[in-house]
Amino acid sequence: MLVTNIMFMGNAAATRALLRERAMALFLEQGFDETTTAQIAAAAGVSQMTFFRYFPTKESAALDDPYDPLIAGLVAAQDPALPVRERVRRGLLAAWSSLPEPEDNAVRDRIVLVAGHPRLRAGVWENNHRTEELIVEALVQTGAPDLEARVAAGACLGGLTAALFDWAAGPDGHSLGERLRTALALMAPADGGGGARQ
Amino acid sequence: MLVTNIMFMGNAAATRALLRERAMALFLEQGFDETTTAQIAAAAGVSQMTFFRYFPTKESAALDDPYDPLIAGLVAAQDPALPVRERVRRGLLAAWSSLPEPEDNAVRDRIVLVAGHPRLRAGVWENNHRTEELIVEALVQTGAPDLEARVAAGACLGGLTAALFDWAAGPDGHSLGERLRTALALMAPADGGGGARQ
DNA sequence: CCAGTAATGTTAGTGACTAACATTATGTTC
DNA sequence: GAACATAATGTTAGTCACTAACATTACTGG
Repeated sequence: MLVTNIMFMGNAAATRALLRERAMALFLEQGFDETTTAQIAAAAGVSQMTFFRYFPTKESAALDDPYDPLIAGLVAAQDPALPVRERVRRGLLAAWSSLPEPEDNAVRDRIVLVAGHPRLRAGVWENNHRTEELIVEALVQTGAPDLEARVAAGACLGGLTAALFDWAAGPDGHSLGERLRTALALMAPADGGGGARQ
Repeated sequence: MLVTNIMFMGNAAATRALLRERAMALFLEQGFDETTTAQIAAAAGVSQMTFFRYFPTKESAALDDPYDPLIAGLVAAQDPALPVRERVRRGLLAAWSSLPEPEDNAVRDRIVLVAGHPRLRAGVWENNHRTEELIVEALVQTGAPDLEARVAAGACLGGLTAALFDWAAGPDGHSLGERLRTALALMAPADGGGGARQ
């Protein structure tokens, strides 16, 4: 073995994690466009080909959102008597609440990076599209009309993503969790938009 | 001149239009990924370099949404006394209503193509992002809170885009205009989601 | 120790996109 | 109508993301 890894774990998961870590470090240090996949591979001590075995695209090394099934499940768990959009809203709220609030800088750095680059933003939106599909599926199974479910999911995810990117653009003292909860509150059905909620 | 164009217009706008037309034809005929920029250029009788002079990316030849200023203007024109989200909703409704209903197949073909390809969808979302910026700008200038404006814009555009892609996925006898109006109606503040509006 | 499989490497290629520079068309001015 | 500026296009060479086919090394169980 040419390179004995510092943290000795020869399995694939470790290589993947190492690649992601080095990729993020390089992205943050010198920018996404200025970082080549060859550099990332070299920084991880593997060949370029190995990078593409673990990540289908360069962007995917900066993106991961494995929350889709969780969200869909929590949307499905909402009271079917509620209006469709409200079910989506509460499902997203529950999904966020069920996760630990990540206060470390790594999460923030990643969101700032992603929010600031078109191709990375596109990745988030594509992810949202998958989430939307799952939410719609969950809602339609409980009898919701297809279009209504889709519009509700699209609107809630759109509002939430806007708040996420806004948070990345400039800190205003609020945590990410507070920001997203506020955004979801703004989308409550009774809330005509008066913005009374604070 | 080596090639005398069939439709004799030597200016740049004509070349651009011709490139876009040939690109769309090829995309629809053999798929977006299967079409190379060299093919498009050849089909238009120009060099590959000329293609990139008029379109920064291959995707951009399939996308054009010049409605941003119109939308922002119509959002700004709404009654400032209305809730923020309602102003966005009505602005979008007005923007759509002010356009002629395009019933020709070319529009539908283009939307179906775009809705069916991740990279093209990403282009639409990126476009939405620009639109969102303009809407937020318009709203903030009338005193709306930044986050509320952003969430309202993101939510309305998200719901509208979901309806657009849904329309492309399968026709249900309704026109695009009807579909989008229905989607916007579903996002009305008073509408809890009962879907009573038809 | 040997076989099978997991993980990685190498090489060669395609295709989007860029940069630098050369060339042709067009319209204007004298 | 010849000189000239400018708009439009072409050529060449290159970078980089990503793929396919195939070879090679490490690890694991019998």
